[in-house]
Amino acid sequence: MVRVLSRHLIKLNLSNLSRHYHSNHLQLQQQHNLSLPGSLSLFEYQRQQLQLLEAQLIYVLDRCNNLAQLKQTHAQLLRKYLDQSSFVLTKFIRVSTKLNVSIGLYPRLVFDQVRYPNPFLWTALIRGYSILGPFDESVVVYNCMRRGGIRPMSFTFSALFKACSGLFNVGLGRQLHAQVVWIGGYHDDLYVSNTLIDMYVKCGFLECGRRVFDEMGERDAISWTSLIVAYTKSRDMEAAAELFDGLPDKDMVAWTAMVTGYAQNAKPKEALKLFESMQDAGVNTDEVTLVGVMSACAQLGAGKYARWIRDVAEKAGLSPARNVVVGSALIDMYSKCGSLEEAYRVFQMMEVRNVYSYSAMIVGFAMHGRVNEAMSLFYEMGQTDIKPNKVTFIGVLTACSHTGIVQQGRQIFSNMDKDYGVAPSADHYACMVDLLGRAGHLEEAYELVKTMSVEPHGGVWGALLGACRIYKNPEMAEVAAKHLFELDPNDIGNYVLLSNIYALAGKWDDVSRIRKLIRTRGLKKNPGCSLVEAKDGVIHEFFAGDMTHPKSKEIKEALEELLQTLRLEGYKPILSSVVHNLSDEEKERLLKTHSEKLALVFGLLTTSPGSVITIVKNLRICEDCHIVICGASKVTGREIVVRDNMRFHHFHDGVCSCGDFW
DNA sequence: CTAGGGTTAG
Repeated sequence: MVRVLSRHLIKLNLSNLSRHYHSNHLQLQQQHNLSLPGSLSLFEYQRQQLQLLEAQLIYVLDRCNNLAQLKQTHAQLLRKYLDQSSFVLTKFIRVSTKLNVSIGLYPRLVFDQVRYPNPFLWTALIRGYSILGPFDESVVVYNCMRRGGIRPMSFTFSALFKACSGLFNVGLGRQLHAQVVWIGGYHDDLYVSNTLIDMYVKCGFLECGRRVFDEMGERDAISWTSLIVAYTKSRDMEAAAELFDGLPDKDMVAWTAMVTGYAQNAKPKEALKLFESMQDAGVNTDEVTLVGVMSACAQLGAGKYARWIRDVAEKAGLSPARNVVVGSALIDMYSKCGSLEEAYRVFQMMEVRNVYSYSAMIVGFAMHGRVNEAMSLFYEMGQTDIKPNKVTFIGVLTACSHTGIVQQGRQIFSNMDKDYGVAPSADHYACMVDLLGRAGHLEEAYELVKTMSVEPHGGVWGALLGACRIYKNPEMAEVAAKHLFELDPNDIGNYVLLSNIYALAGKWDDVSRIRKLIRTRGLKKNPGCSLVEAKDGVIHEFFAGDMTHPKSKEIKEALEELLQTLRLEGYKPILSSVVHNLSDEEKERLLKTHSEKLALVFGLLTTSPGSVITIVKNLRICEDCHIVICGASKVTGREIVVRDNMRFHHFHDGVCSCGDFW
């Protein structure tokens, strides 16, 4: 028997892939229980032979890695022997889907040759369209299937719901939801219900998803997680947490969803705390979990945590050398925590890099004002076959703008479409307006906005408004602000910026007009807040004017002492950094309550002399604080790193890496 | 089969 089959296989002139199969066919025979008894009928023999061939084809198909191999397999084997085997063709379409082979072309041609497709084959096609698109084709195929009198399977509905999410068409989803019951009778099917929840929440109908969830007789972790994610995406962390607490068997995905949810909702402390509980609960960690945690850590800029997370990753066998995702996330985390050197070390040790790794590194260099490194990395990237994308260009352009390299920025901006096929988006225009405006080319920046190829968004006008602040141009500021108040009426930052511009120009009437506007629109100013790490890695938070920290008294005294030293060196408070119409004494008093000053002094008081003090601030650093920290780095000999909402400032011996251009 | 994810921004 073995010999008969072997001869048969050789006769088929099999490809390399199937020769590999050949060596395994003995094992396969055992799996399929193909030992041949003496008195086997011819029919039975043929049936078994067919079964073996099917198994062989599945084996070959499973090992196809591209369209060419798929076509070869089809040409050699399918057409000759098994074009009518729905079993094999279903596999064929599934493999095509997995390999991203456009369903509309080759797989569809194969499908259309089949005279009597079975429900599995129909479903595979629908599923293919629902994953690769065009999504509406799923529905077209489904209708054909119904007209052919084929009863849909539960998988069929799942695929269709996926297509509905892709189409963002809840109406269609509802129609199909009704059919689940009266055509399929699948209303108790866990799998169908889970995809149904997902469809509703992806279409933005969270409450409908919730209703399905509430009415389910049986739920699994997937049902819970779908809903948890929906709540985190709609920024309702309370609801998400409530669900999460009620989930009896929390698996890694559920934990990750929650951790990532906190990170994405600007609650990094909660994210890190939850990750710690996740570790305590003995749940595994994979790269997806790490991406969320690292993003949280990057937001906080917490150095101690960063090192701990790195350890966790290494212990989980996720090393940046081997894993691109982990590597790229690490680069981002380290550079946002202030250690650009560590970030670059990670970048260098990565064996595989992709556009994320390069972009993260370029953006890292840009944030730290290292324009030369950013540029040379960008050109180095050009030597690889990794294509830059829109984010890469944002990195390159912000690098230019942080150092005022106008000419090079202009050139890259005007050639990015032609040379790299990345058409400038509104974000890129914003970078460009920032670059031009910051360098003092206000008119050119305004011209650029007026001639944009895409609609300007808040970022573009905001960049112009920022430039108007630096170059004290209240007239142009009003134009920019008018657009901003229409585009982002609830963004408090724009109102504050405009009122600051008026204040700088001494237009106090306009200042109070804007203040009133803020009040009538019910907006709240977000207070300045600075984070600094104590010796033990604990992060301390300081708000502007807040004296509730236990060490407040000491901080106040030490700050007074520091300022006195600086005054001897010629420091004078920059009173214009205070944008309230107050007496000079009041202004000076207010300056001393800025959160970054409190954080600085706390750092000086509590950390060991050789270490770097890293401060993370939520708003832009003010000029007075910049000068004070500069001076502090000189008189104390300490290295001080400040991250504000724009970029990094490295203070060393009385000099800042930004060159006072920020 | 169905659930979690990456770099950016004024």
